[in-house]
Amino acid sequence: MAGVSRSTVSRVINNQPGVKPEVQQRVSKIVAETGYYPNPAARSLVNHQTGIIGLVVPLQVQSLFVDPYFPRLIQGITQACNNHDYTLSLFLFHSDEEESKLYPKILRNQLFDGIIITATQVNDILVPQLLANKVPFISVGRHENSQVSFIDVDNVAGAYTAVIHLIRLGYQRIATIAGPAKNLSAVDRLQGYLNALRDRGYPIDNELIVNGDFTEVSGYEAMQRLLPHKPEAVFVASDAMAVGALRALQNGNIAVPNQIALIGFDDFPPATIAIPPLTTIRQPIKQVGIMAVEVLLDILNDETKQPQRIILPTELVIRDSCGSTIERRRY
Amino acid sequence: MAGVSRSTVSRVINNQPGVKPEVQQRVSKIVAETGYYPNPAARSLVNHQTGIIGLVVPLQVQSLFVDPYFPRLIQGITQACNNHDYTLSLFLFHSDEEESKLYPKILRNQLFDGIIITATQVNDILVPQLLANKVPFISVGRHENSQVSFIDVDNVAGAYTAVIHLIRLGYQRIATIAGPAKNLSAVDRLQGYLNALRDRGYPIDNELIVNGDFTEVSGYEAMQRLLPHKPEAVFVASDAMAVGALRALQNGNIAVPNQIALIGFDDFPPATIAIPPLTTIRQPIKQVGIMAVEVLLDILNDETKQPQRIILPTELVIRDSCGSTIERRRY
DNA sequence: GATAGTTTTGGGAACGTTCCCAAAACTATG
DNA sequence: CATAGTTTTGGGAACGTTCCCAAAACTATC
Repeated sequence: MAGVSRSTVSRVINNQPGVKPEVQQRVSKIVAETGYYPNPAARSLVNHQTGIIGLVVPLQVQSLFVDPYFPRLIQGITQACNNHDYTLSLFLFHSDEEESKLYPKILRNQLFDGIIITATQVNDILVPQLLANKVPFISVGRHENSQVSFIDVDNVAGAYTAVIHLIRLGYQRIATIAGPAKNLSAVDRLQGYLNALRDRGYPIDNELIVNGDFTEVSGYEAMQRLLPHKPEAVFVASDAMAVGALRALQNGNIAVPNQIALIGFDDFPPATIAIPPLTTIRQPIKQVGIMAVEVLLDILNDETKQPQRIILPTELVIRDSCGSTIERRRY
Repeated sequence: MAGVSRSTVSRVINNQPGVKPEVQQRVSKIVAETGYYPNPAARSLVNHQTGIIGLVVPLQVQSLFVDPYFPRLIQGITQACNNHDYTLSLFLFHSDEEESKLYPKILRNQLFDGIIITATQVNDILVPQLLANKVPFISVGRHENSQVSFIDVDNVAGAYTAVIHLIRLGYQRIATIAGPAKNLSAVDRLQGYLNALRDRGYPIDNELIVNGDFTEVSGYEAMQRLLPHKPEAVFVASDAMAVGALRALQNGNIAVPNQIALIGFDDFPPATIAIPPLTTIRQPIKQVGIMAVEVLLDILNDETKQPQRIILPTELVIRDSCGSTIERRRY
C-alpha cells in the first residue's frame, strides 16, 4: 500500500472499472517500480482458477511420444498457452502403477483449469472418467461420445485422397502399411484406404494390409513383409514408417517409384530429402495444438457451451515417390 | 471434520509424528472414503512450495525441439517427476517478445519450486538472471560459472572416441559435420574432434569442417558441401544429420563405408536401420532427464548444497558404417 | 447549500491449508 | 491419589489474494 489502499490495488491489477484514472496511474506506476507480481497460489485459492492447462499422454500413447508428431503438437500448444497467459503442465506415464497413481490427482482437478488429452487410443479409459468427474477437457483425436469436445485431423479423408492419387496414377495392387490396430488415427487412415478401394471397385486383399507402430523401424519391417505379395504401390500411414519402408526397398534394390510407388502421411521435414522425395499427406499438427488450447479456453469461459467437434483438413503434397501421371501413361 | 478435529487431520495427511495410531487409522479411513485431497493452492500459500518444476527451453534452443533428443529428455524428466510427486510445467518460446514477456514471470518464481533449463546455448542470457534472482535451477548442458549446477553428457570425450575409432580403422582424411556454432554441445563435439586429430598428429583442415543445425536436412546439405573435398571418413555430430548425410552419399552413389565411412552421435532408433546401420556414440539422454530432476530436488531440499556439476559418459556403438578393422587392413 | 444520486474507496470475511502454542488427556511415580 | 511429566489434541493466526458491501467522496440539481 505504497500509494493508497488495498482492494483498490486489486482493482488496478485486474483492471476492473470504477477506479479514478489518476489513482490508476499512480498505482500501476508503483506496481511497475516495485516489480510486484500477484501470488498465484493466493489468487487461485479464492478464484478456483490456476491458469494451468494439463497435457495428458496416456500410457498406451506414450510409446508414440518419440514420434516427430509430439514436438510439433507441443509447440502449437505452448504457443497458444503463451498467447493466453496460461501455463502448460505435462503428464506422461511410464507404467500402469504410475497411471493409476496419478489419475486421481488429475481427476481431482485442483491442479489445472482444464486438460488436453491425446486420446488417440481406441477405448481410452481416461475419457469416461474425465466426463464423470466433470473435468473440462478436450481430446486431441476424435471421440465417439457426443459429450466430448475434440479436435482431430481428417484422417479418413487424407488417406482416401492418398489412395485415390495412387489409383489415378494407374496403380492396381495398392497395399497399405497401417499404424497400430488400436490407434484411432491408424484405424481412420486404414478406413480411408478401404473406402477408396471400395469406391473405385478395387478388390480388397488382406495380404496387402500390414501393420506397423508408426516408427521408422516398424515401417522397414512392414515393407519386408509386404514385398512377397508384390504390391505396385503402398500407402504408408506415417512418413516415419514411409522412410523406413523406403529403406527396405532400397535394401532390396527395388526402384521407387518405378517398381513400387510410395505415399506417406504427415509431411515431416525429412520427407523432402528422402530418395526419392516423398509424396505425402500434410496434416496441420501445430494448428491442432493451437486450436486445442483455444477451444479448451472457450469451454472454460462458457460452461454452457456445447461440445465442440473440430476436424481439420489435410493436404496432398506431391513429390516424386509416386511417379507422375505422364510417366504412368507412357508406361 | 467427520472424525474428530482439524489440525489433527493435517498431521495425518502429512504423516507427522505424535498422533495416536487409533486416531490415525480412523482419519485415514475417512480420507480414503471421501476421496479427500488437500487443495494445492492453499497448501502452497502457506508452504511457499508448489510441487511444480519448470522446464525452460529458450528461444535459441527451441528450433532443436523437433530433434528426437527432446522427447527422450522429457520422458526422463517426467518419469523422475512422477516418482517424486512433482508436476512438470513446460516453457517454450516462439519469439523474442514471448521470451521477454515470460522471463519476469519465471524469475519471479512463485510458480514453481525449481527450474530445469536446457541451456545448451553459448552465452545463454537466462542463466545469469536466474542466478541473480536466486531461483533454484539446474542446467541441462554444462556451464562455465561455478555457481551453476549442471548435468551434461561428455560430448568432448564422446567425439574424441568417435574420431579415434576412425583413426584406428586407418582413415586419413577425417572430416566432421558439426552442429550449430553457438550450441555448446556442438562446440564440445567439435573440440573432441580437434583434440583427437591433434593428439594423433593429424593435420587440421578447415575444408573438412562444415556445420549443420542437427537436422536431417542440414546433414544432407552439409555432406554435399563436404564431398568436393574428398573426405575418407566423417564424424557427424548427430545421428539425424548422419542419416541425412547418408542419403546425400547414396544420392551421389558413394558407398558407405567403402568409399566414405560415417560415424554419428546419439544412437537414436533409426540408426539401426540406416543403410548401412550407423556406428555411433550413444548418449544417455533419458538418464540426463532423470538426474536433472533428482539433482534439482536435492538442491531444493538442502539450500546449503554446493553446486553440482555432473558429466555422464557416452558409449561407442559399433555397427557397419565405419567398416571393420579387418576389412580396412585388407584394403 | 441541502439533497439525492453517482462514483470511488476501504475494510471485513473468505478461500483451505499449516504452524505454533496452549490446553487436555493420559502415564508414571512417590 | 496428588503431582509432575509426557503425549496428544484443538484453536487461533497467518499465508496473499478477491469479493462484497458499506462508507466516503464527489457531482449535479433545485
